[in-house]
Amino acid sequence: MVRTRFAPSPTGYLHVGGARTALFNWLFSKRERGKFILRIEDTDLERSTREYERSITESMKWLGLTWDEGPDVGGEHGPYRQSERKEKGIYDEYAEKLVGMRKAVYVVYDKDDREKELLETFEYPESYIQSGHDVTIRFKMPRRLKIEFHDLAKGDMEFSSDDVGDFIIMKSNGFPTYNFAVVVDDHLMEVTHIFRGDDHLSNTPKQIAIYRSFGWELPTFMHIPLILGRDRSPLSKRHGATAVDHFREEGYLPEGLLNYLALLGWRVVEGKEIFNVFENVEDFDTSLISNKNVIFDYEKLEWVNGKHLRMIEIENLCYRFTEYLSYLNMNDLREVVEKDKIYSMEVLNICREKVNTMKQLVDISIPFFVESYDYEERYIEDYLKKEFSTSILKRAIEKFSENEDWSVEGCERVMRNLAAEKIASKKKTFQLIRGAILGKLVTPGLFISLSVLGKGKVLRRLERTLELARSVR
RNA sequence: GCCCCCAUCGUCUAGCGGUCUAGGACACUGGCCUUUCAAGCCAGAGGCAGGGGUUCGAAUCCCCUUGGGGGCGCCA
Repeated sequence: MVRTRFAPSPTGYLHVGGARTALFNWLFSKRERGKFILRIEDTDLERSTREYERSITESMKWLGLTWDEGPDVGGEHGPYRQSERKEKGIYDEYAEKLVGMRKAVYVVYDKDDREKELLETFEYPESYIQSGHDVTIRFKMPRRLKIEFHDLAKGDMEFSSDDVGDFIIMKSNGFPTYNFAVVVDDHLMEVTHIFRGDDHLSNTPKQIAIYRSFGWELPTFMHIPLILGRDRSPLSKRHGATAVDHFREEGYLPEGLLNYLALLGWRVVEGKEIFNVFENVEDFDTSLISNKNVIFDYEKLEWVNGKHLRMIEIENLCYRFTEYLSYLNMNDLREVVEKDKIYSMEVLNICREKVNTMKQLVDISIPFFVESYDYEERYIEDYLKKEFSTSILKRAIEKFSENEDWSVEGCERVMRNLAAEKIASKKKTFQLIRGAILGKLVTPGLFISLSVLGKGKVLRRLERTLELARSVR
């Protein structure tokens, strides 16, 4: 059975690189009907926090990358936090085994100069520990050894053990180091496939050496390219936001982000760029992933997201919209949206044609939901303050009061009649009305907006705007 | 410094020795639609890092150079 894992260290938020790594592991386990494990690598006491761990798991759940085994859901191979595994003495046990096999040694350090090594010994340095000396365990890399392994992306790899050298596996504080803990855990958790960032490629020989020392079977490795910023340096805050949480806040859809992340460094099958990773699990193929570092393109991400925004079922979009509003704590607006679902769906449906993210969707749709919408400064200056504003608004109120046909065509007829009166140019007339009913100069189509708002709202808004026009002129 | 990975438009990618005057997508430019535009449609500009080989023939294979990235922690 295939078992993959994502093993973040809770020293920061889940960033897009991590999300992509998680996605590949997740996708592979799903396609192979295997299991996906979440393991928290919190062996760095200084930097790991529960808060970050919570944030990472929250982001993963939001993305929909759920796990079969992990710290919260448990599983047969727990615990799933390395700090807890350390408490159980798992790493001590295996490190001591290595010492027993003479493949690792205790290193005792000078009490006063903690950098200075006093001695190496295969015997447990009881007395030194009693007297307060720092002790670590160091893996002794065999000399002149070829370390070979196959990488799904890079092919056959060969390193010389002499280029790798010895390395510490147990710190003086009793915690394992990364290169040791991953091996022990991946083996104990029966992980079969490891998809991880390219940056771990050079670490792999160390890990292979440990696997070999224990006589453990090697998992399959695939080192995937890193995500870089515009200037080809590793993607960081400097290039813009990288946290998954940020994209959530900005109104990206999980399927949009995931689609883009999959697309990044991916061979597109038959030109199909827009797809839902959840619905195309079977298409996941490791040979589709290119092994070249890629640059994160915020603009393409937005484009991809826009496609999804316009693609999903309107009912689903409406639901997601309310979820987003509560995420932003815009609960008043959420209530309004939920009160009349039919109306809300109509509004969102015409608004989504114009935008790419949920955030933009909120901005453009707000005036449809609240009566106290604001007027754009430019609208007031260029239209309301002009001499034609009051007379056109007055005529519009008269015409719309008499209007019985509030279909899109009906509203168009009224507008065209109004423009035909030539109080101002067609464009000015239309824009004046647009701003009057929505406060903005960029909105969905005018006729359909009028139709969706309906008689009551339109008249109320025209009256309100007329009053404002009188006061500003 | 040592070890490793990578190299097609600005970006992501197709290409796996001839079908390449190198195809697609985002972005860009122009046009169309039009009541607005951040949506849609159409068109255009833009690339095989450089140098050696191999071959009848190279974007495709080999070598070197250059460039970019990674690792060499009691970080992960």
